[in-house]
Amino acid sequence: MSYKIKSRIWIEADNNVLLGQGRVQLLKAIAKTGSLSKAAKSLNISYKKAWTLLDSVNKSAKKPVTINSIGGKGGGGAELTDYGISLIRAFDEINQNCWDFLDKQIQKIDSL
Amino acid sequence: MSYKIKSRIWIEADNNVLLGQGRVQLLKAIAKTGSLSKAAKSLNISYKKAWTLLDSVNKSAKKPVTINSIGGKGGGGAELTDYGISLIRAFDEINQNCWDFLDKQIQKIDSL
DNA sequence: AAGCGTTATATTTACTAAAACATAACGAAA
DNA sequence: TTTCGTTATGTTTTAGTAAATATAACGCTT
Repeated sequence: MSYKIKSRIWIEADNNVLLGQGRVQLLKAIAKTGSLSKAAKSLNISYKKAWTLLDSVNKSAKKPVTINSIGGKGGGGAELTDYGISLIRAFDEINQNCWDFLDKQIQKIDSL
Repeated sequence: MSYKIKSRIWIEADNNVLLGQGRVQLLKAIAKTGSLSKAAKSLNISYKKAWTLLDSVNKSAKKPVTINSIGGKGGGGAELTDYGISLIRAFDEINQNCWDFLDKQIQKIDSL
């Protein structure tokens, strides 16, 4: 069996992590469910962990990534901003490009 | 301040990690010092951790990456095989290429 | 044969990160 | 004004990982 190359990418802003695999996954779940608590449930992570992640994302980003509301109809909720939607799309694209790039590079090792 | 993109790559063989950042660093230290214990000291990690890492590397690789000897002149030691030397060179090269590639991709996010 | 600095490995201890638990605040709706 | 499902936090407990400690085996050198 031949070697496989794997990678993780993430984006930082001022030495703080802005986006990584897990954060993107969380944002997608928020977009799908309309709330942070439902997103957390769907990913089988605790609400607190999800909240900490999302808080970190919004604190690191140049512009808000989500708009969160407390109370009111349905108790509140969270939704992505246009900026947030653009960010996750760009992240996914770069990530896929990186994988494709690395798959080409791995032959340097297979041929050793 | 603009966003920065970061990455970690690693190589797997049959679902086991063969090489990553830490393992390459360890192999380089072995090459420099001629022994696993000195390599561990130079990296400020325990001998056991270093040994476990190296053992995993050699078990995952198709061919031996180091030759270890016990006893004898100097007590023994460890040195890289030609294959091991080739592996870390290829890893470094692919890693650097990946960084360069990603630095070009990041502008997709800066322009959002 | 004794000493030395290694590799090799098991066992115990400490630390850190994750999970679990608990609770307050909010605002629309009934 | 009570209820409801959220967001927002603090505190405690658990678990998993890393470190520390201990010991055996090895083979050249003296």
